[in-house]
Amino acid sequence: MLKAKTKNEFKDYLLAQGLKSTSQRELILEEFLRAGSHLSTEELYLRLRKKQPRIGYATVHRTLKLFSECGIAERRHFGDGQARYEACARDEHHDHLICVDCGKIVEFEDPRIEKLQDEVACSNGFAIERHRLELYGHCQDCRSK
Amino acid sequence: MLKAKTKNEFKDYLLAQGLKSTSQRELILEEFLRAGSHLSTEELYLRLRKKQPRIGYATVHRTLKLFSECGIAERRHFGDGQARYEACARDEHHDHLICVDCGKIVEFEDPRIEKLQDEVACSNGFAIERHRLELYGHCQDCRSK
DNA sequence: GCTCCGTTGAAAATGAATTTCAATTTAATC
DNA sequence: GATTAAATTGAAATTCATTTTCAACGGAGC
Ligand SMILES: [Mn+2]
Ligand SMILES: [Mn+2]
Ligand SMILES: [Zn+2]
Ligand SMILES: [Zn+2]
Repeated sequence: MLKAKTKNEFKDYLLAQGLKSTSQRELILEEFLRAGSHLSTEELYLRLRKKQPRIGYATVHRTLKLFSECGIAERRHFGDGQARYEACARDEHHDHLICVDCGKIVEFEDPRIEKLQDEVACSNGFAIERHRLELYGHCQDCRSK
Repeated sequence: MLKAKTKNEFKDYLLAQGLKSTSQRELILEEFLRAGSHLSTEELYLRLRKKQPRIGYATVHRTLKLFSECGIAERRHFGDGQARYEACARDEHHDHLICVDCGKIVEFEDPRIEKLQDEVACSNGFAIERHRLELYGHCQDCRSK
């Protein structure tokens, strides 16, 4: 099971860093994996409070940061002023289509675009480390309304 | 002259909106056009203070917002936590290469990438309104150091 | 000059992200 | 199981860019 694997990954990371496994961290990872992707800290925090009203925002924030550091999550910004986190399958990459009406986020991957990006970077003397491609527009549903 | 044209454009916009032409607004536009692109509010503000120490940060901020509204400037975010503005030639578009070492920003345009973006969006039922493509890496200069 | 109303700049407010710190919990050691 | 050192927690404070407030000011038409 994928969740179990990720949970072990996290525990291993904590151990390796001399950090501790806590009930909060377990709970946050559990809920992070259960919830859909692209959640903000606030959104995850609110979901968690329903299960554990005493959880602190700072703890959620710090734990998401831990997830990023150990490769479980990736931090994104889609221009609405707050960071969003998504679970990331290792060694995979995708870009995003974002509906400016309803906020829907669709993921895509296009090797042709990636290749052209490398080409452009190369011809400008750059060695690419990462990139960011976001397409903003109106989704099918919103257009047919 | 391009600057003169932009200045007139701005005056026309102000007039059309029932806004006023002021010495501050003229000064800010002058300096914005003189300075290189991709400046943050803070950077422009500091430059302006050397010429007019009484200028207010809020005025610079509001005026940059006006520039955006009337199509003279475009607001960008390159992930360093502050917005940057660049003068935009009307109906032109470009994307960015950003050096993560020295902060250098190189502009590029690739119709092939743009075309593929449309294709991807289309096949996902999206009508694209705008997009954002940023390539982060190490520039030639920084690599040879 | 007079008046209306938009503008200005200092200061305050906002909001997401991050840090502080005393109390608490974990996990290693006895 | 008790002891202890060190990490963690959560509330509150802080940070930092951005945005707003508001009283004084200034531009434009009369
Ligand atoms: Mn995604
Ligand atoms: Mn540019
Ligand atoms: Zn939609
Ligand atoms: Zn460089």
